[in-house]
Amino acid sequence: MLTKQNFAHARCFLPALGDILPEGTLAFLNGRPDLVTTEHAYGAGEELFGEGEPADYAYQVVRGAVRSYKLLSDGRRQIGAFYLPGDIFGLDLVGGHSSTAEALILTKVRTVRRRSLEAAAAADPDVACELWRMTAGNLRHAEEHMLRLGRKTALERVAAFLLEMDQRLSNAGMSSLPMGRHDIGDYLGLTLETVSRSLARLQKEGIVGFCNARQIVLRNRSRLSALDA
Amino acid sequence: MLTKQNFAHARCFLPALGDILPEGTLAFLNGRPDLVTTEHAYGAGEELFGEGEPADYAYQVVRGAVRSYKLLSDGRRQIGAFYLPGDIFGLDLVGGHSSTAEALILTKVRTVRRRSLEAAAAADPDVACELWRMTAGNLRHAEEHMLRLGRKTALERVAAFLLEMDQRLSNAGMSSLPMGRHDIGDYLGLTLETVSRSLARLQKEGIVGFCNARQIVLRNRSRLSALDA
DNA sequence: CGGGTAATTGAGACCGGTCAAACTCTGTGG
DNA sequence: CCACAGAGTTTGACCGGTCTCAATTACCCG
Repeated sequence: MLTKQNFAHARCFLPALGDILPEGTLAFLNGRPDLVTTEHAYGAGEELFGEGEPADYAYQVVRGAVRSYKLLSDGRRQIGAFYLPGDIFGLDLVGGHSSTAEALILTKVRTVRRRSLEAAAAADPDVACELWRMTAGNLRHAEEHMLRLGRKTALERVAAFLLEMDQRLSNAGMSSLPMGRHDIGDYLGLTLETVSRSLARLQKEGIVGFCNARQIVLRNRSRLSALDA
Repeated sequence: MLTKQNFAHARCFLPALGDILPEGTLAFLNGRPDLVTTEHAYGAGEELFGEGEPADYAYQVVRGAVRSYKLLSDGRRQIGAFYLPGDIFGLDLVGGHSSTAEALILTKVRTVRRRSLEAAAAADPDVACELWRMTAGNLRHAEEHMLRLGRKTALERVAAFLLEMDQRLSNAGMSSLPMGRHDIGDYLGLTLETVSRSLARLQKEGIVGFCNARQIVLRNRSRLSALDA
């Protein structure tokens, strides 16, 4: 999967980023020379781990992007989260991974053995607290997302998505969306057609503009926020 | 709010339970004499804490039940979780509570100061790990619920709800639902009418039976599981 | 220029929402 | 003991937002 094609595809979404992330986003793992981390690269669509597999590693995105999802038997898919550079995931404590994780584009991650994380946490309460904090942050995101999925209209969900990505992509130094309409739909609990129609409506009203399908410019963040219920 | 009426209402849903919980469900807090816990009672509908308030305490349900929810400005509500006897919640590490918590019926909870929990976690890695595990468990539940909200039909959501409650209520020694149709709807991202219609359909097909609105008997768990996608 | 994938757009169907009315249950008070 | 009140639940009719299916267009890379 790590083909030349994938690489070229990914490169255009990571312009001039190189391996340097914004200050501090890697601080948690950087500051601990006792934790052995290894880097690993995945091509677009490649699986990092599958639902149900034992959770032997924790992951941090260095560059690229990852989707985390659950499947129903008939193929319906719910993406629970997208992970961008700096994000840590895979900390499933009990009974293996609860979701599958796949690279959206060419993605580099750091991995740490769970056992060594647990050892570090046992030795240093600050590390334990930090790990807890990461999981609590993921839980907070999930609660916010449940509100979107359960109670917001299609337009409100798309508006919320654009605002979330605007924030997070700029933090990660990325300039365009790493995911397509199908992924956005599966994240928002919508079909890709509904996502496309919602975006078209936002464009018609002058709230957003398109360079191309993956480069969306927010022309009026306040009107977008107002739509987000 | 702790009126005679409320008490009578609640009592009939907690038959002969007294203050005794199934073995082990309170072990986490019981085993630590250094952690000072205080008990507190709330009447039906009473608020334990509100979204945005500082999270100074962690809570554990002793008896009764709690709903945790977020609101949109126009009143739309999404219940993220129900907490039953034994469940621990309110562990919002950063920036105050992310949801509001209210008692569904007459409810008794134990509270622990967050500061003393953190102190205990710093002193004992096992405590820290256990706290992390609780949050990870809540995250796992949230991920499962996102799948329901985003990708399941009304009937599938109701089936999943019944199976979840069947399991958890019997663990908690409770014999009937502590919440009404409106709460179920706001948990499942449906209207109360749709919940009622789905239940009626399950009854017509002989999968469930009613003693009354809050006492639902699962006559065929395997067919119910099959409906849960 | 051509091939394939992704995205857009359209028409129609359907699930769940909305609004409204009837019914049930429970506790209250005559 | 029964009538009453009020909240909660059920049921019905209709509406509308989102999905489905299908055709067209745009875009990226050969």
